[in-house]
Amino acid sequence: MTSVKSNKPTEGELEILQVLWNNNKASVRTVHETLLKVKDCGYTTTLKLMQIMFKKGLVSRDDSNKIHIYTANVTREKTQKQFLNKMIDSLFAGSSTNLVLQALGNHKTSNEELKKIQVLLNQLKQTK
Amino acid sequence: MTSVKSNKPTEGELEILQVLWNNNKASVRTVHETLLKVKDCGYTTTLKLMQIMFKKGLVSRDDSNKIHIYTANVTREKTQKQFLNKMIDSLFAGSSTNLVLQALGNHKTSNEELKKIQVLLNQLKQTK
DNA sequence: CTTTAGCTACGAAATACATCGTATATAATG
DNA sequence: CATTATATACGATGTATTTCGTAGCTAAAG
Repeated sequence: MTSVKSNKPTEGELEILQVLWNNNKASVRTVHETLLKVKDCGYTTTLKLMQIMFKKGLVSRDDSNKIHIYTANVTREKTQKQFLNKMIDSLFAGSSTNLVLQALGNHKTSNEELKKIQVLLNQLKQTK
Repeated sequence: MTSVKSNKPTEGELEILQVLWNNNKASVRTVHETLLKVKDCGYTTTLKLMQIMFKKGLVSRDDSNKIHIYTANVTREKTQKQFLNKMIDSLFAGSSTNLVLQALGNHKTSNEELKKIQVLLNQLKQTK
């Protein structure tokens, strides 16, 4: 039996994953520079975090050159699911519909987006 | 200008809020007993957590009797919004639609629920 | 070749959080 | 009245997370 831990990434790790997902791969420098637009911390902080993520297996890296290049080991989708499920459980009484309704209600959504949702909704109705 | 901190409740706090929301108000004993179904910890742990929440202003309490009765100071809806927004930001590239699509796609949703969503969707389309 | 700039490694401190043990007060029980 | 059960208060510990400073390596610039 293989150990199934699959720990959620932390806040800080999530911010870094975000950059890696957007760029496909990135150096510490790039990640740090990007994060600076959002938060404020030293370069070595970002570095350390990414090193920890590497040790955890959350990211891979190519260290054949001086500048190490990192890539995410988890997909955005898988992580989204992970957090969504957690959230549905702990905040929406287990009902994904509640979450959807709340999310739809909160934000103003463009016509384009409403269409996308309608399409998916139709598909779901089909399969019934 | 009033200080706008509004810190997110932690995991543990969320579990407690959940019970308070469901029961409207509750003693430490009740909260603890309920939590035991889900997690495993000592009574004083729950107590301490609730005391901290009180100090933070996350909950109120009636301590006129020996058994203190707690109530949530934040609504479920407000907290849901808080977490949803955070999540949309950090995991869904700012698009609530992405979140909705992902949430709908993951779980199997009953016909009843699909209808509810359809109703809201129609309303949103109307207001365009 | 020496200096400088940029990089990684790593220990250490600061912070946040969850957990528990012990002290103390008080109501209920016998 | 003494004992027991049940409350709250609170300090202390353990662990996770974040942050930073410093050391050491190497390539580029002078």
